[in-house]
Amino acid sequence: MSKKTEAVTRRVDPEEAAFLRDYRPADFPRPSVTVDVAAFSVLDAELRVLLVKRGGHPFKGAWALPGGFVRVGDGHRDQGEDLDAAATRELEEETGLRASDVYLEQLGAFGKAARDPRMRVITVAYYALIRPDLVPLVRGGGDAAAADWLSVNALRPADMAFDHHGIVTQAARRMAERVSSSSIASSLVTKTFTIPELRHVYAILTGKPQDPGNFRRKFERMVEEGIIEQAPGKRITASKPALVYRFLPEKTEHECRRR
Amino acid sequence: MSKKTEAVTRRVDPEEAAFLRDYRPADFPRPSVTVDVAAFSVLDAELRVLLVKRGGHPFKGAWALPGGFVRVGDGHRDQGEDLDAAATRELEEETGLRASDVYLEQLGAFGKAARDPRMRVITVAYYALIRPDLVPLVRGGGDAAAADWLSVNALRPADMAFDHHGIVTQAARRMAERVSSSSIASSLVTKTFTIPELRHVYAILTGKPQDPGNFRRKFERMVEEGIIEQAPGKRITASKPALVYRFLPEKTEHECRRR
DNA sequence: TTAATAGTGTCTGTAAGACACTATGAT
DNA sequence: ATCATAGTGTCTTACAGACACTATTAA
Repeated sequence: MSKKTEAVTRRVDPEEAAFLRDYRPADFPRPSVTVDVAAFSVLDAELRVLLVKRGGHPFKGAWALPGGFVRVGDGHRDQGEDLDAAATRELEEETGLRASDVYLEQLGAFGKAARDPRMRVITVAYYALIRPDLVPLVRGGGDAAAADWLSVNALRPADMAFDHHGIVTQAARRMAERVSSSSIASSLVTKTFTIPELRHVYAILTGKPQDPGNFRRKFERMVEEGIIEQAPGKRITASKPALVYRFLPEKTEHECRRR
Repeated sequence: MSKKTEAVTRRVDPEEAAFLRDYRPADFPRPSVTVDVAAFSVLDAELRVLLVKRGGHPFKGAWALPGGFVRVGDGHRDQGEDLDAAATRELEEETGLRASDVYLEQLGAFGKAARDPRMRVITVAYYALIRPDLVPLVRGGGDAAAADWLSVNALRPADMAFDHHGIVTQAARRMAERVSSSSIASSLVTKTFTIPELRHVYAILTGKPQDPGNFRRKFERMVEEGIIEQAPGKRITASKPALVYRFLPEKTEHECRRR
C-alpha cells in the first residue's frame, strides 16, 4: 500500500548507528492517534455510511465511525503498523470484508484540540467504498453496541459523536469529486451492472440526475478506453432487459492512494 | 481555520460529566506526532521548495522539510493546539511569514512504521504557497543549520531525510492538479502581475508550456468571473510593456482547506 | 530598423447539456 | 395494446489545443 512514498532504506553510517543505539526519546506529551473509516455504499438508491452506536461515554448512544487506535510499537525495534494497515485492519475487524474487495483511501488528519473530551486524540480518517452486494456479508464487529448503514443525507450532526459528522461530509464530497475523474465507481456497483445501474450510482453520488443519452456517451467512451467491457447475459428488469457490463481490472494500483 | 469541521459544542449530561471527571487514559504506547510544511515558491522560472539541512542525527546533513512536534497539552483541560495551528506556527517560526499572506493546506498524514529510525513518528504534512516577493523576507529560523529554496525537479531522493522526498512529490502533484481548477495560483505571483507572468507560473506548475492565445482566453474568463481585475499602471519589460492585473479578494475562505 | 515580446484571431476536435425520439419486452 | 424503461440521434454551447498573425516598445 501507499506505493507512492518510497521506502526508507538507506545505509546507516557508524556514527549514526551509535546515535540511534543511545537514543532515548524525550518524554514530551504525545497524543493518542486513531484511524476512523467512513465506509460508503449505495443501498435503496441512497448513499449510506456504516456507523456504530456508541455503547459508552463519551457521546454514549451517538453514532460514530468505526475506528480504533493505531498500533504503535514500544521502541525503535517494534514500531507497530502503518496507517494504511491500521485502516485496513479496522475495516476488516468491523465488517469482516477483505481489503482487496474494497476501495480505501486516506482523507486526511483531523486534530482539533477538543474533538475528544477525554484527551487529545488525533485521528486519520479514511473512506472506503463497499460494493452493495458485499453489504449483506457485513457482520457487526467487535465492541459496538449496534451498527447500521445510515443515509448520509439524513444524518443529523447532533446525533453524531466527536467531529464525525464533518468527516463524513468531507468524505462524501471528496468521493463525488473523484468519481467523475476516475473509475472508483466500480467499487460501488455489483460485479456486473447495466448502464442505467451505473448511471443511478453517479446520480446519487453527484446529487444530480444524469441524462440517459449523455451518460451513455460517457459510458461508451469508457468501453472504448478499455475500462469497461460487455459481459455475457442480460439483466431482467420490469420492462426491457438491459445489457450487462463489467469493469476490467485496472492497470493502476487502486488501493490506498492518497489522492 | 478548518471551518468545514463544525465545532464540538454540546451539552454534557451529568452522567457523562462524572465519567469525564474520573477518566484516566490507559497508558497505551502513543506515537509522536509532527507537522511538516512543504513551502513552495516559483523562483528563477523554477518550482522550489524550502528545505532545511539537518544538523543532527538521524539523516545528518540531509535536506528535510521544516516541521516540528504538535503541541499536546497534558490532560483534558489543556489539550494543546490544533493541527492547522501547529502548521501555521511552524511556518511562521521557520520563515517569519505571517500565515495570512500564505496559502496553506493539509496534504495528509504519513505514518509508515519505520519512517523515523528513532521512534514511531506520524507526521501530518501541509503544503504552503509563498508569493515570490515574500521570499526575500524569509529569514532562516530556529535550529536548522541552513535553509534554502531548492528546485523541486533537481531533488535527489538520496539527499533527503525521512520520507520527505515522497511528501514533496505528492504535494507538487496535488498543487498542479489544484491550480487548474482554483485560484491558488494567486499565492504564487506577486500582488500585481501580467498575463505572461501568470502564464509562466502555470507552465512551471503543470510542467507544460502554455499557449499564449489559449491562456489569454482562460485569463479573460477569470476577469469576467470577477476573479481578476486590471490594476493601474504597466509592467516595463525588455520589449513591449504589459498590462498589469491583480486577484480580487476571494469570497470563499482560502486558508487551510482540506481539499 | 530590428529584435523581442505583448496581444489577437481563427480553425478544429472533443465533450457536456438539453431534449426529442425509437426499440423492446412484461403485463 | 400499452406502459415502462432501455437505448439512439441531434442540436447547441463551451472549452482546449494548435497556430498564424498583428502591435508596440526598447535598443
